[in-house]
Amino acid sequence: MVFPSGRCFIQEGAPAHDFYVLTGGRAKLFTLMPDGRRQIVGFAELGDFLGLTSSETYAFTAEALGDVTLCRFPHSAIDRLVERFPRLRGRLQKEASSELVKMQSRLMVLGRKTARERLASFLVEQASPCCGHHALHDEREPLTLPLPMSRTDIADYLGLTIETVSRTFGLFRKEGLISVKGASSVTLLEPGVLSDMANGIKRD
Amino acid sequence: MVFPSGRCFIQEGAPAHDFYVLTGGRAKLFTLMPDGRRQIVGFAELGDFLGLTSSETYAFTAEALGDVTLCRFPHSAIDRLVERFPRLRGRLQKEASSELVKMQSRLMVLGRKTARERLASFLVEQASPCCGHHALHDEREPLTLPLPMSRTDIADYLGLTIETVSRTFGLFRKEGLISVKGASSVTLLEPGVLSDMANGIKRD
DNA sequence: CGCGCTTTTGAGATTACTCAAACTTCGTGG
DNA sequence: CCACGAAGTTTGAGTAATCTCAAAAGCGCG
Repeated sequence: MVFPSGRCFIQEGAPAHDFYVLTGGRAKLFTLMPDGRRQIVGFAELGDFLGLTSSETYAFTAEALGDVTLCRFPHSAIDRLVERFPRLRGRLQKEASSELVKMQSRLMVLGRKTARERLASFLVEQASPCCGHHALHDEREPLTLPLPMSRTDIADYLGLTIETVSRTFGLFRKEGLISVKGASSVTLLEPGVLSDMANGIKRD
Repeated sequence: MVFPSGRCFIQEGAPAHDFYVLTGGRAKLFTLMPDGRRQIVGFAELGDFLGLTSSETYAFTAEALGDVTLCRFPHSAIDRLVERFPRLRGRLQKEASSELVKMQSRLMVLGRKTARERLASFLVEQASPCCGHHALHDEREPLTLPLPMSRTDIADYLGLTIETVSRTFGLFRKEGLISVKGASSVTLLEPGVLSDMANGIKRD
């Protein structure tokens, strides 16, 4: 199952009949307020489970960021699947609890961090695609990241405006922390500094 | 197992040997930044599971809000428990996914809502202790809530300062939306209006 | 009744937002 | 291959919401 860039394959509030496993590409997950304010609640990648909810409806909209491939399963098939692949159960539990931990750190980002700290957190998070438990590859090793999402997406993920995101990118650039190529690729020149900034640690 | 008010029974970062079921009272769950900034990631109540994590350490600190009673189980006992009480598995899954949905709405609160909307969200959430899926009891029925947490706790939950929380309470009072008794008890005089405000809906 | 702590209120500072305009980038078509 | 146009991004100037610092008021408790 393939969806083209920009296609919403899960709709917030729609009856939650199916769940999906993302097998290629990335997607953004978001919720909307009636007046259009948007909060991106996460980005999904290879291997992520989407649409598993205990309620009758989906809690967020999922939109393809670039082309995306998915496997769809009806909710009713979960038990059958778990029976056939017993490993799956542990996988689902791990997934859920690690997602919960990520959510808690996102709450800190949105509730208590400054714009600089938020963007640094975002960059560091993007740098460690799976599980962030091992620090950045190397404190001083430049690291180039693709950023498939727009500035607007980053802003809606970090609870900022697009202008603030852009200005903060500009500051980081001037300070020699990053270099930017064409708005969709960043190189972290000082991963260690960014990581400390993300965690609210001041270096003199 | 009983813990007195103010006692931390789970420490962020400590090895996660046990998990808990809260059987009485309430607790606040929070994470800290090195400079002391605090984000309350949730309040736990009767029946909540705490300390279930896929990682080696706890992701948050849990502190008793008033006296709290708990049952403690070593993590290693989960499989045994699930074997003996097969219902528990579904319970754990439901718990996890409903917590995830709550987290998503908290992200919207912290990322995109104004101070007024945040406090309204908080009051409405406190008014529907379990699952918020059925609207407030009655749109126009005043509803009195105990607030066991301090203004500081509310501020750290909503990503605001204590002064902003206090001022916003003051505004709501002046506008006839609530009435306050002794800072630890509120009456929602216009639950419908507050609920709309929480969701960013303007009433003329 | 007085003390300490929490909460409320006030005044000014600051961060991030809003509105507006200029500039890039990238895809399209000549 | 280059010019054009639309969309996305960056930059600028002024504003507004919330924060910070400070002081007064209220509340609970001994």
